[in-house]
Amino acid sequence: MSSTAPPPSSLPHRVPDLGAMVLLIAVARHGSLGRAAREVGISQPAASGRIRSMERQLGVALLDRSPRGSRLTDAGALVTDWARRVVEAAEAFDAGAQALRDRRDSRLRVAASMTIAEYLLPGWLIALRAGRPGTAVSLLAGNSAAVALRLMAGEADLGFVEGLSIPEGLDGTVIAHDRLVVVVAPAHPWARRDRLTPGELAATPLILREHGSGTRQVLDAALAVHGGLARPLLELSSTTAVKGAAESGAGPCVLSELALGEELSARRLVTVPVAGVRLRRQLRAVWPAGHRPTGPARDLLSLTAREPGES
Amino acid sequence: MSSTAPPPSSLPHRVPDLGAMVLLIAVARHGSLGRAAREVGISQPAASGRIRSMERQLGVALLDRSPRGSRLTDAGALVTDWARRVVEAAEAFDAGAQALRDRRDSRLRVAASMTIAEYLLPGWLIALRAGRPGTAVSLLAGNSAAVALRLMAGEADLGFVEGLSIPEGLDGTVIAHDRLVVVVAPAHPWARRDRLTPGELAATPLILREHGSGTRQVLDAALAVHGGLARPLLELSSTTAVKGAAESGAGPCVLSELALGEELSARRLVTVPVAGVRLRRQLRAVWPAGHRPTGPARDLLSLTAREPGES
DNA sequence: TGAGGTCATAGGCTGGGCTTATGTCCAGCA
DNA sequence: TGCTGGACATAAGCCCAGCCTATGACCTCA
Repeated sequence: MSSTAPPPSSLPHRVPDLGAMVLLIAVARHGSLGRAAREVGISQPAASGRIRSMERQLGVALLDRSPRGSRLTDAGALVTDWARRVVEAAEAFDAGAQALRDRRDSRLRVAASMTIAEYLLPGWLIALRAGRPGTAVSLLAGNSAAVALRLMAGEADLGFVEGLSIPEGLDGTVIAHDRLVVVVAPAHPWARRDRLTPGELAATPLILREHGSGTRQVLDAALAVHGGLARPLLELSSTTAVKGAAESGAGPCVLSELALGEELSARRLVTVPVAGVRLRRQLRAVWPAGHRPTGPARDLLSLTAREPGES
Repeated sequence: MSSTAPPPSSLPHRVPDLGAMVLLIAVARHGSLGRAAREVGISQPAASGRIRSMERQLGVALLDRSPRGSRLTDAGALVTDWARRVVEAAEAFDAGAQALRDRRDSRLRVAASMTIAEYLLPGWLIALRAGRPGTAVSLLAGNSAAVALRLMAGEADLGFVEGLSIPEGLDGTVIAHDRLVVVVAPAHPWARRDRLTPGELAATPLILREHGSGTRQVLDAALAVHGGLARPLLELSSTTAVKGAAESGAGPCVLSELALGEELSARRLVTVPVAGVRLRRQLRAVWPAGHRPTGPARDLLSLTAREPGES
């Protein structure tokens, strides 16, 4: 989604579907088309054909077939690993969607801020599912006030918020930190800067999320000390839109570190350090004061709890 | 792929296909089903039906339809962002696969080590495509020696290797560092350790990639000073298999930081610092001595080149 | 040489997803 | 008030991708 290009031969036509990727991964694991077919619940000829058509589509041989089984070619190994990344993203999607579906009456009802629901929660749910398979989780996403409300009303068992303080009436614990970072396209002059002064940041129009987002609040608070609020160059409604605008060189933007994995390692965006501004915010698990989480809520909490040796 | 579970109702059945995700993202961008349909090249009723069936599948309303257009619901916004992650992974897949396909005769022929080809290159190619749309890239993955060979033989224009030194006959520049980290499942005793001594690491059987992998070499070299080579508990052939084994509690493993994004933030795995061991390795771009890259090779190189303000 | 594993090929069926044509609703404008 | 245009929904029909079963070819090992 880095461009608004009208896709002549669009992505889905150039990429095998999820089923094919899952199948390929299964073949890699089992070393056999037939066994992989059984695992994913299709017949051996179907698997054979499916892999074959994937090879045609990609123009690369993926498997060395032999009468004793099938092994990945070098290219196949690479493709399989890329496929795994796609499948992992799909699993996160599934975990999140599943939590979203079970609107009420689930055993564990979680209320979380947007950023946490978006970036962290699906991973936690996958982990939770691995450890406690049966647990049904429902998810409600909203801002800190909404999360607090749900908890106080007994409509959620565990909450996650980002921000500077714990909402009234709740107890909580810090589970992680999130850093806001200033990023620009590699071609932007700031990409060469050793560091920025807070004054410069406050004086420069930035690409931002719309007013009211958590990111925006933290940024405003941090800059208040140094010459006023952040000045918007563009106000966009989704994180991805912000990234896209920054990538295409529209200007600098400020985003949560959590949102920037791929873009940074591909150097589609680069970070610009800012001297002496506190752009860290705490991510907290919260619950009604006095009611320490128990049962599945405790399980989830312990999954997320920060421990000494941190990355 | 974190488990070997036999999928009763498998992932692809629970997750919409790529086309649907792309469509949803387009709807989010345009605020209109019809316009989104046009963008992805299908008819308006097809788009309508497709989104509807996605809502049925997920059990969540994604769109607020009105006679003046469609806006995402809150749940829809979340789902769209998760979908974007899947689509981004698919784009990386596509970029990699495309490079793999154009075996010979491409304008820019890249030879890269496995780790770089797997984790970094697709992102670079997406960025390159954004900046220099027409560039056809071909990719050849292999170990350092193979990369050197290709470059010397004139069969590749630019190479990427990981390791301690530049192969004979090549010039190069460091473009990034890769840290190897020791990770364990959160339940593992080491997860509580403040830090490990190198001796402990050398004395403990680890889950490792098979002999000959770059990761393995660096680890062996680092541990050689402290009581010998790494001792394998399991030797597995893919990074993901190693992660899976570690997650399920089989033991500690050592992996490149690049391979561990999701697992760490979800705390499915946690890192264990090791005192006084040099587990950094350099990632380098290389080319035949004296032949500085030009043209598209230079473009790609400048995309990857490290600059002062690093994250 | 036969048994048991592998993968490939062939033929026939089914259904999901597409298109076109049409209906309904709403807003804005005369 | 009634017309127009844009939005989405519904209906009917078509088509092809992908599946299954059945079978064949090949290799290995006893």
